[in-house]
Amino acid sequence: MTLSEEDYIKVIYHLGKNENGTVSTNAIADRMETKPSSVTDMVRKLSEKGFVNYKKYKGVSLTEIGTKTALTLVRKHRLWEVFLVEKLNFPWDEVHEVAEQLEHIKSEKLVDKLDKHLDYPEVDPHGDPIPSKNGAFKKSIKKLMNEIPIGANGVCVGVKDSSPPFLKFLDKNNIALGDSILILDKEEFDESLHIRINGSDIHISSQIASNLYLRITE
Amino acid sequence: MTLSEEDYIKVIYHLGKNENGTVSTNAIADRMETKPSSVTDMVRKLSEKGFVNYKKYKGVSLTEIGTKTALTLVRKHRLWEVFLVEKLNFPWDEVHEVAEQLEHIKSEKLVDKLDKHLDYPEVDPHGDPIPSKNGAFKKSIKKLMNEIPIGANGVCVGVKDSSPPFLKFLDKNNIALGDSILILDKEEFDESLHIRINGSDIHISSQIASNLYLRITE
DNA sequence: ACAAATTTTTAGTTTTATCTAAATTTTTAT
DNA sequence: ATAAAAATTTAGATAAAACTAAAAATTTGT
Repeated sequence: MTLSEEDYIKVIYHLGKNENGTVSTNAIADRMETKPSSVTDMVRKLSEKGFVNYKKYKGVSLTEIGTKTALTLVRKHRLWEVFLVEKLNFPWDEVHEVAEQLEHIKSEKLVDKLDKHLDYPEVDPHGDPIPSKNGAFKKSIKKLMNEIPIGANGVCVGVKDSSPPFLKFLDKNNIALGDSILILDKEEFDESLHIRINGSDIHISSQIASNLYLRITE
Repeated sequence: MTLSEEDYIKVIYHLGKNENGTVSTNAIADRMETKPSSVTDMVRKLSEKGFVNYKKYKGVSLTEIGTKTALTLVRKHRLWEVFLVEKLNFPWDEVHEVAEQLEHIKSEKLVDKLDKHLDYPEVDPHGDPIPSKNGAFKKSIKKLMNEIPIGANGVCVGVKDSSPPFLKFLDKNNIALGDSILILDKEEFDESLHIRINGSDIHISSQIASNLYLRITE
């Protein structure tokens, strides 16, 4: 199997965003199911082309242009996922593989028109944010939550990235993101969560609750 | 540039459908902007894999499975072109290059769902027919025209494949395929065509007329 | 701080695609 | 029918990607 520069850039992006942005040769090799020596070769090439910063034995990180390239790929991937689910009625859990191919189609105009066709979505079907054309993400959920004014006993609930089970749960209960959610019984949080959404009470299992961000006034 | 098996199969299909189906090494090389010796190598490979019949010095033709593969590619290409024009509002003359990439996406389910989403179109934006899933074309325009009953002085007009200028002309004059067209002055056919469409008279230049199929009662 | 373990790079090999140039086969023209 | 021209294949060269095994650098544990 022959891996493309874009495949490498994407992996470096995804591995790098957890830490300080520097990724090891072996980590890349493991993720891509290739050999470290092959990674060294490719990383040299990417460095010569200006996509990564590379110092021997010291790992790789994306340059500004490398990051831009990665974000464009993420944007394309997630827009295509929205298309597959919303327009073609694919199930959520089947879109990744196809989007993995579609993201490599080269046409800026196509992406712009797709974005418009989908009415400029901000998240993909898994709840992950879609970077804007210039590579900016919407503020993260955590940041947004911190900006919402909540009262003395207030609670703010957000949904973590990549939580299909919880999104399915919301869907089933006719709850859309942005609805006001009030936690009634904070005490029982370990087992289940008793909350009031849109005026009706619902119990949430702790497993699903683990997919939530909570911000509670001190 | 590294050419794929699919690229070769497509070219053999398109070159072969004019003649008896057998295509020469040089014709392929010319079309693909590669060298005849490279074609020989690839054709051997395709032959081993069962996509083509190949006898040294005697040219290549597609096997049944090769033809099926080619038709699937044509189907995908044309469906994507419909999508680009009808859903994303691309201009007709810009879709080919993008469809050339999209046709290589591998997912049978995607093609089925795209077909449904587009409401099972029978022609692409250039008027070329879209093969069905099992590889069958609708009857050709010529065949259809021969089945239409026309009177003593009747004329039947069809649009040839790949004639964007004429389609643009039709569009501009609010003429849809299937409208009845009556040729008034057959005599002047060499320079321009004087026809009556939907009750109003129109002159067609001979250049545009060259994109028409005509069937005139003897 | 240092030896052992781990990680990463280097050197050289293999595989694959494509090319050039020469050899072979087929076609064309008289 | 045969010589010349054209088309096609073969043989060998080049380039790129990925591998194996050995060498070098870094990190870890005491």
